[in-house]
Amino acid sequence: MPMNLMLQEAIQQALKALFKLDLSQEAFLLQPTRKEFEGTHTLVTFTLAKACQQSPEAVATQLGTWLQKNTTLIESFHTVKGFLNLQLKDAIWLQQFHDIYHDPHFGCCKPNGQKIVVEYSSPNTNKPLHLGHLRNNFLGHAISNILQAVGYDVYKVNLVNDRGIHICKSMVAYQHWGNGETPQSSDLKGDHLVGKYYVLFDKAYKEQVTALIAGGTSSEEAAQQAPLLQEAQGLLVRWEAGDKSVRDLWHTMNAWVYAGFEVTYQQLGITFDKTYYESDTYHLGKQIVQEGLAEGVFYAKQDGSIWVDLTPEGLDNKLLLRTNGTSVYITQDLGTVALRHTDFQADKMVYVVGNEQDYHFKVLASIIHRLGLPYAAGIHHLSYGMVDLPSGKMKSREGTVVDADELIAEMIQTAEAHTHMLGKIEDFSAAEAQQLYRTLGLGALKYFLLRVDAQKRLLFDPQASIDFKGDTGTFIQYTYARIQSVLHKAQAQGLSYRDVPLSHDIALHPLARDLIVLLTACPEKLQEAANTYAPSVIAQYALDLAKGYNKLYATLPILTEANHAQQVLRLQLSDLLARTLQRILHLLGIDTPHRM
RNA sequence: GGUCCCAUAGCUCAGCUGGAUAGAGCGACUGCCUUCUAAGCAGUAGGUCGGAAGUUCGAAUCUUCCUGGGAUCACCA
Repeated sequence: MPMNLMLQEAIQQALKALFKLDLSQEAFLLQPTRKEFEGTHTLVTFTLAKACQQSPEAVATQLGTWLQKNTTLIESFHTVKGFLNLQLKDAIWLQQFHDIYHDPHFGCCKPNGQKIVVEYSSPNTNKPLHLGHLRNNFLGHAISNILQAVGYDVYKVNLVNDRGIHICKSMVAYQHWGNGETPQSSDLKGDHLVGKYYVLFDKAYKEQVTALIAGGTSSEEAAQQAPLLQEAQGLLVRWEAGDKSVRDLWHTMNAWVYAGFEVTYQQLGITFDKTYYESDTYHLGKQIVQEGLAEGVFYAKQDGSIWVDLTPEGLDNKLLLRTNGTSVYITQDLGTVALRHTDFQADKMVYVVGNEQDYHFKVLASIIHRLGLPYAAGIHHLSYGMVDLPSGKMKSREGTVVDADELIAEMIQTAEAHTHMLGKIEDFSAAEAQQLYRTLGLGALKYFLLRVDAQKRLLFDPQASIDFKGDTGTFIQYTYARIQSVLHKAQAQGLSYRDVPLSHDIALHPLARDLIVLLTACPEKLQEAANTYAPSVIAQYALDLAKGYNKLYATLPILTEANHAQQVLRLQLSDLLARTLQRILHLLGIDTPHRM
């Protein structure tokens, strides 16, 4: 049984025995003891003082005395004002450790029978992935793994935005200046090639607008009348009409982009169970809108457009169907959510989408709720903040975006340079070394983007992200590699520890106890991360584990420890810590190197 | 203008449903490799938790107002 639960039950009994109070476990607060005080658990008795009709100190002292006398848990206790600091018996902690050490499923929950669909990535097909997409992909991948770890049946889906005016712009530019260029002929990744034409379009378009304005046209009119934009719009109309030549070019260019994306996804270790294409789903949702109209949930204006009035929810009136009967963004989302529900019969649907769409998802949730659809309660928007650069916001038009492929390559190169400098892996084969650089470079990048609370904006400092010391993924990986080294040497020396029974009457060093306390928190951390959709909780936890271990490692001998029981304990601690680190880093999509 | 999000050390971030003297990392300074990987450990310096009220025995945390930053309110997606 987890320690917290054991203590809570004991405290409940104590309260009943001493004060005839029958309190639920939520009624009192059990928190970790601050470092400067002795003990691991602290009961805050201010809240109990009134009900017990005694001072907080008196309550604490009496509870402490009772617990020590009537349970086998307590070694000693200290009362400081309204805080009861409990020092538990080492034997109890050793028993706890023994239990989790031998539990192969520690921290993993049994399947809870619930299905959950996580949508993430969702790129446009007119340009390559950038830093912002990386945050999205890492978050989506990590939260999927975390949800799976706590028992959900998780399906990862991608919704590719493969149609619309943006891809038409790249197509127009390609028609004008492409000269039959292909990814092969130019030796350019497909997504970058298409992105190149998008940039070309934008540049030429701006020139046209400027020229029009110089000729006396107003800036709004110029923006609309520029021939290139007219062309792109014309292409969109022909695309929607199914014009063969337009569709062919569209297919060709999108295929280039997908091949490019695939390379990047593979680099990142990102996968999906299903990919949706907006060209297949953009017309969906109309029927739902019509049904809502028939039911009187929505209303039609004179011009034939259909709206919903969300002012009672504190939102605005929202257009659902254009005058010409075509879908808007929200119509499509109403359709795709319904499609997903029939595809997966999921209990929950999570959308990993930037916080610039907070309003959109509020509207979507409200509408689904109004319609009384069965999946109304299960929708969650995992909203995340923009990624800023030291120079400010990323702007694709100003060329200040950080390209994902370039960044990945840079991280790997830096890892390589740093590894060479340290010279610890001279005996590695070229392939092994290359693998290590990838593990380190990507680990640093993923950790850097995942450690921050998703909701907050994130400042991406290229220098800091490439740094390999301190609060970094590398630090955690290093801890793992260190442990592997210790365990290998133990094995080489013929030290067995895995199945050696742990003596329960050895004195526990505070650093070892701290580690055990940390390790036992693993299930709660996973649960918290899942409940709050927060991979950062896991990132933070991994860091705490690594720090705790490094302290112990620097202070206590392991392989040269004379006391056999202590040595076995430290080896087992090292072993479980490495396994736990590996497992939770894996949830974040971060690999663990055996050596570095 | 309405709505939503954010504000903690010079910088980047933790701080759980209110609890003890607000914590890490980077940067700065000082120690520690003849013993398990120094990508490490230990220590010093650095704070009016944006501001003001309120609730409370107790507020970085909850409420209100204000300031600053960001997003959004398209017959764009």
